[in-house]
Amino acid sequence: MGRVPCCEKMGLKKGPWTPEEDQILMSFVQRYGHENWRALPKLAGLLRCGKSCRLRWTNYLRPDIKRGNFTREEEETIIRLHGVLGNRWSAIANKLPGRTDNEIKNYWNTQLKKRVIQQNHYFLAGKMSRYSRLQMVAESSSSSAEVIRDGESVVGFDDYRIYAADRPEFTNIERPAGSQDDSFMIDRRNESAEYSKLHFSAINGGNSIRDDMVFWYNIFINSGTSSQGS
DNA sequence: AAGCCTATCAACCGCAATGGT
DNA sequence: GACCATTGCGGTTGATAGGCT
Repeated sequence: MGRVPCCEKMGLKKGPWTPEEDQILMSFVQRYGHENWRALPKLAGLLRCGKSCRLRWTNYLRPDIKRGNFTREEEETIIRLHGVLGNRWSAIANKLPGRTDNEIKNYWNTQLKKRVIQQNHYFLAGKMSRYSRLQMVAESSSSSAEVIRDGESVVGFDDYRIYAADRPEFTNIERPAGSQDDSFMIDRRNESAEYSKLHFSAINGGNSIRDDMVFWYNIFINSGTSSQGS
C-alpha cells in the first residue's frame, strides 16, 4: 500500500484558512507552543493536518512576521544572497528578519527574477572557502570581469589560472598575462543561459590544486550596476 | 459591463533530512 | 544499522484580484 497523503485522511480540510481557524491555531500555539505539529490539530480541535497548521503558522500567523512591501535594501539583499546561495529560500529568509522563505520565493519568482534578467548584465557572486567572500562583477558590454573581495585584493591571484571545473565551456577564464589589477578574461559562449552555477577552482601553474581556494559562483543577468558591495 | 488574460501569493505536494527506537 | 515518524524545504498549483480589450 502506498503512502497516504496526510490531508487525504478522513475529514481533514484543505484550502484557504478561515479567520476562525486562524484564531484557534494562534490561541493554541501561543498557549501551548508547537512541539508536535502532528498532534496539534487534534488537540486544538482543528480539522487540518499538522503540516497545514505548521505552514499557516510559519508563513502567516507568527507574530514576528513583517508585513508590507519589500524595501530596496531587502531587495538588494535577496538578489545578492540568491547569487551566493541559489534557491535556498530558508537560508535567505534567515538573513531577512520577519520575512518568510515562501514570501521571498514568491517575490523572487514574480518580481526580482524578471527584473534581474531584463537588465542585460552579468553578475557573479560567490564565496571562497577559508577566505573571505569574493565577488566578481562582469559588464555585459565587455568580456572582462572585475574582482573585488571585501575591498581587498585577491590573495595570490597573480599566479593562478581560474577555470570552471564542471563546465568545459567556461574553461577559458583566466587572468590576462601581465595584468596588474584583479581583472581577468571570461569566455561567455554560454551567454544565453539565464542562470548557471559554476564551480571554479584555482590552480597554480597547472600543478597543485589549492583546495582552500575552491569556490562557487552563481552567474546570472543582473542590474546595470557595475559593482556590488558586500 | 462582460469576458479574457496575467500577476500574485497562499497553500499544497513530494522528497530529503533528522531524530527516536 | 534499519526502520519509522516527523519536520523542513523547495517546486508547483490554483484561486482570485486587477488590468485590459
